[in-house]
Amino acid sequence: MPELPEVETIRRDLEPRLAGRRIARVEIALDRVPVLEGIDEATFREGLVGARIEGLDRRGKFLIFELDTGARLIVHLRMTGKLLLDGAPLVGHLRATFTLDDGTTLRFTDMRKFGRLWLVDSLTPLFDKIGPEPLTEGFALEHLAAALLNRKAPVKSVILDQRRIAGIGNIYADEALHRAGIHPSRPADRISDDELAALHRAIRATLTHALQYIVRHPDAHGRPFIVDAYDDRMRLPRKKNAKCPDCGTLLATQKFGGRTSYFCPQCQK
DNA sequence: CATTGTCCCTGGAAGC
DNA sequence: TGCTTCCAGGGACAAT
Repeated sequence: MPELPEVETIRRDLEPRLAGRRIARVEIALDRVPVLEGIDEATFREGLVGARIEGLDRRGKFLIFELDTGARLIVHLRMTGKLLLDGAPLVGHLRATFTLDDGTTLRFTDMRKFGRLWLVDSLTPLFDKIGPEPLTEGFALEHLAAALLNRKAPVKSVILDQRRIAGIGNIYADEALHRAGIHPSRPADRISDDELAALHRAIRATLTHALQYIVRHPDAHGRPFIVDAYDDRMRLPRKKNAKCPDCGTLLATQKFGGRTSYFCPQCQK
């Protein structure tokens, strides 16, 4: 579920609650499906207990906990993973619980169990193949051009590819292509200079707009604990008989690599 | 290397 | 109503 804007929102919400705290206790729920990637439970726990969280970062859809030991706890929520603070209602299957030195609990839950946790000394193996961050100042038109260069695949598939651009998922890919007026099936190497500029603007505008309108559900203390997409602010309602907000044409759907695209056959060429 | 298909999981919605 | 099938906002991996 979560794409760049959701993960970034979670990062911003959690950082002030977690930074400066030490990890006192780590529990991994017993389950047939492993939640830890590339590390056994004992080593994971030993590496975390006693470590102080210095801050939270994000790379693409990965959330990064910076620790004073130099190691980093990495979280990927994949489709249904959630990070719940304290008394937030438990949603989905409990996968891991982190207790901090001030009593704060952070629970990682995940209905579909696709989400994973890492504890790493180096970010390189996880991140060296991930493309540029589309919301940084440095993400210029030329970076998008390079990502699309010589690619015959549908532009939708290319902007979803984390090795080309970081953080864009199925929803925001559709939203950005609609905003840019580009059909998702268009081969990436057949996009004009003007369209390229429009897509560059559209990607940044889409993600920025999402950051502004993401829904936070308050917990019992009025603090945010869950982040959802901003359904009512979407350009493309992802349901049957939905219409284009610009021209009223019935939206069309098409699958790319097993993922459904919604688009306007009138506005997107 | 680029591209496409399959699979991992679960539960809610839609179809019959 | 009850049972079945489909589908979901991610990504690793295998096959071509």
